[in-house]
Amino acid sequence: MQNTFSEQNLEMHRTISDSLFCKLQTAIIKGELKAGSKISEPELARKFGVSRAPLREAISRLEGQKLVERRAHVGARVVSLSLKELVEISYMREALEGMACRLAAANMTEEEVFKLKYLLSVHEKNEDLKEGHAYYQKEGDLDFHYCIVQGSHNQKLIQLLCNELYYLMRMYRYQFSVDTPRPKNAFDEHHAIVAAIEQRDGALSEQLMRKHISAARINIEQQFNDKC
Amino acid sequence: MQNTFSEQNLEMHRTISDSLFCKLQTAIIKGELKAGSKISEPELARKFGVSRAPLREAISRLEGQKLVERRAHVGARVVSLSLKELVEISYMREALEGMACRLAAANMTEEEVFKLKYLLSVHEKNEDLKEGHAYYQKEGDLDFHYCIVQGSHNQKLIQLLCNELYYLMRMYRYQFSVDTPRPKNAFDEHHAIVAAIEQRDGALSEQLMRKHISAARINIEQQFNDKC
DNA sequence: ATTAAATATATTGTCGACAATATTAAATAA
DNA sequence: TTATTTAATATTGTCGACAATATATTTAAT
Repeated sequence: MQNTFSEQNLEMHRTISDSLFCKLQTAIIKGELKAGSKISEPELARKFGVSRAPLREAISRLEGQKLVERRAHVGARVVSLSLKELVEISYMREALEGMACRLAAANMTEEEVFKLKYLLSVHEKNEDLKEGHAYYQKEGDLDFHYCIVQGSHNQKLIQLLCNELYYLMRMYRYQFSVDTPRPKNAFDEHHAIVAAIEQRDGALSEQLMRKHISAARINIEQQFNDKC
Repeated sequence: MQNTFSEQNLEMHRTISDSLFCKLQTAIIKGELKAGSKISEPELARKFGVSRAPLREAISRLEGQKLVERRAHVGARVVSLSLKELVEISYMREALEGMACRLAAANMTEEEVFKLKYLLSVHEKNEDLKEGHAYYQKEGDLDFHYCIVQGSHNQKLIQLLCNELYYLMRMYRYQFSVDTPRPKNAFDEHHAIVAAIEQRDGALSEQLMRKHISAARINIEQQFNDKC
């Protein structure tokens, strides 16, 4: 156990370049490095007390992940999502998470289904107690979706949804300080989805999940129309 | 026109790091750098006549794109897909390309639909002439799918499908020298899909595309079962 | 002769310095 | 004063050298 822990820690931040990559990625996702802001190499190198070589490698890696954009001889900037791009991503998410839900209905273990139901009940209690506390709602919603995606047992799907798309949507929310208005009947929808998974009805669970996500997108698109 | 061309060229290969990134990416996708093979920094630096700094940045960028894997103090290797991963990606593709097809039915211009139909007819002629010429078939199939994905007008979807998933599947085919056996009635399926798009029936076109792709996956999964 | 330890070699990771380019500030002209 | 050109400054891109780590080879021990 100890061994595993220390190994993980070592493998997590072995080289300076690796460590910088993790720190910068987290900073971007959390919004500490704001969308569209310049990434100054001398400044960051000084701040972290390292030379520019590993820093530039970390930035290159972020560039490969499309979290930063670089212009030759000008510098790197944190990516900045437009509303249009958020809508585009939402379509991708609808397709992918619908599929994840279908696979979850087929592949989730009984324990995983149980855990999902438990999660839902906890969130419902929180809802009763702290009504209107948007933070818990949002986190709860995220937990729910995470749990289902994990249940697909499809590593590639999990990777893309949980480590790329969710990050991007989170960045966007921070960028525009817009908390997505949650559909009032989100809990009902969640219950219906879980019921379909429990019955191992893949087609239905996919359909319900897609409707759930496209409903959220329609909210976004309305904002889009309002602002343009 | 000339201006656009030169600008593109300049922006395409401005810095050494950028140029190396493009060259290595192409080499990996084409299989010139074989899946799983080691990427030796001294060797490549000598081969391209550059220092290791920009080379390492290019490799870091490829790492961010998940085309190479790095182990600290050991080195970088070209990723190597397992059959299982190929199947996982196929599920993603089914979901994404199904969605792309639905969007294409909604968003394709008349010209784009015309072009798609033309493409199909050309491929049919080639089929008649050069029967059994697997290369043309495969390329033709790819053209068809590209064309529809483009028709979705969803840039994020286009990026992911055309610049990431297709590359991975191509790498896999090369890695195992397996040309995916094409379903005999692929042309019929293609025709049905185009017909649905032409009638702007998004739901049907999505359904047909998904069936088309899942049929291919079943072939793969059979190979998987045979080999294990 | 085979395994283990110690050494030697090669590769990776990081640094500081310099060259090339872009940005900013100053100087000149209108 | 404003616009344009020129000089100064700062940032990015690349290099060669060195330190840290891993791999290969040799030596020693059983």
